[in-house]
Amino acid sequence: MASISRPGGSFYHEVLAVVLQVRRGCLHVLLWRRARPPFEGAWALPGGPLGADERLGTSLGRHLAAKVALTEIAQLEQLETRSDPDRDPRQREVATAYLALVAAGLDPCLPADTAWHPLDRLPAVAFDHGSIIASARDRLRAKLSYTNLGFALAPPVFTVAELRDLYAAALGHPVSATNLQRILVRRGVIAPTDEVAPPSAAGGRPATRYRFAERELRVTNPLAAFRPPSP
Amino acid sequence: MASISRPGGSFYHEVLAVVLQVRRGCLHVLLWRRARPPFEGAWALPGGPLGADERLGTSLGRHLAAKVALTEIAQLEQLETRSDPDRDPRQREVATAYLALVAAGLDPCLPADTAWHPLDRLPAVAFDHGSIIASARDRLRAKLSYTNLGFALAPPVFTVAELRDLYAAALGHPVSATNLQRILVRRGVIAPTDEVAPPSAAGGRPATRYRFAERELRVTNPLAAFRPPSP
DNA sequence: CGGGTTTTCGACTTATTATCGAAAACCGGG
DNA sequence: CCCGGTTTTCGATAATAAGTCGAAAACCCG
Repeated sequence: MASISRPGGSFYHEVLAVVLQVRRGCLHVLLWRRARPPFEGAWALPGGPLGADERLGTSLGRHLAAKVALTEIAQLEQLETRSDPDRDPRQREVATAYLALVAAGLDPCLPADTAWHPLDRLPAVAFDHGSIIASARDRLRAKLSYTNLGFALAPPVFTVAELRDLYAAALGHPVSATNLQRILVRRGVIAPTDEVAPPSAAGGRPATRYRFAERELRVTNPLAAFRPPSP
Repeated sequence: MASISRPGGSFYHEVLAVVLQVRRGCLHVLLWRRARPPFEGAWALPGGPLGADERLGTSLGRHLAAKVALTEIAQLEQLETRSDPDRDPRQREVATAYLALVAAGLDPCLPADTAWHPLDRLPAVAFDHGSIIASARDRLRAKLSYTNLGFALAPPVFTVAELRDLYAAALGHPVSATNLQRILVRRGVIAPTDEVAPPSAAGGRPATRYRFAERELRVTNPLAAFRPPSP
């Protein structure tokens, strides 16, 4: 490391990823099982130490690559940095957490110690990772409603019914398909394609397939509150 | 520092504060002038090194106390952590930035090297502090419209006209007093007191004084988009 | 072809935001 | 004390957004 030329300590710095995906109608997080103390047997967020010349985002990508193919990550954004001196019983450690999203339908192959866990029935979780997961979930829920973040949870094309299930799983409450379609279309977030999905075996009208208009994060709500007296 | 028991470097970690206040109708940021290289003569955000057993928030409070009385800070929240290896030309350094807000009307006494600068006419700024300031401004603007964050910018009591000017300065565009009053009252963000403000010398109807209902951050927008089919 | 199923869409209601202008309440001066 | 000038407040209405409902569309199978 670089030498220290002024007062102040130096800190072991770790990056962590909260990788979320909707699987079988439930929001899941990617965790790996610790094989040694502390928290032996408990599950932890993937991540690892920040490298000497890395930036946080790059470092996260490097560590994450050991768990899932990076091409499967549709969205990555910094969440928050935790600094409680006691968060790791072994030593002082600062950790920066990221939120990462994987589109539904993908099923990356995982190392043996790694698995998806539903957010509403988490196993014993190591360190302060439980509260970090909660932060990530809250951030996802908030952004789903006022941005086009859904693009990162959905496959390239989908029906409104499929999208409704995705949103319901992520938001944690039932969602109206009619409203979802109307609101997202009006906001320009999703647009119909010219293809339709074949009905289920039981029949039913074939559903139009939609796609997200953009795959870059964008704020879509009015949010222009208290607008100027206009021109 | 604690010894390192696994691979990975150790990083000098700094906390920074973007202290914002509306002064004379413009959003200002608190900066201090660097007396030595690098960036000698340029202006920088207040802050300093993270202490060995401190958490980030505590550390920020300590460093900030050297610039302004902490009691003047109405709101403090973590913004983001910067990790570009080249952000400080001297050495590798990770920095976590916070957003801090000071209510209008306060005029903390400042050290000689420290001053308020309007955001729209910043002097030369050191390191990557310019882009951190921009992030802080964006965060403030977004939260002003869907939370009650305004409480941190406003004095304990105020008239609607005063509040309009505060919001206009922070948002960077004109604001309708009528809408502001109606929306914030309906959302339960502000409430009238029983006192009125004396009119100006030119006369005019005396304005009723309002106050923020809560002084804790709270999300106030509908944001419950795509609500469930209800019970 | 007819009953069963799922999606789509129009029509309506409710909620929220924006616009406008008149009324309220005060000042100073004649 | 009345009057024009000023600023704030508030009601009426328009515009936009969101939520509800149910019928029509489009498909399955036997």
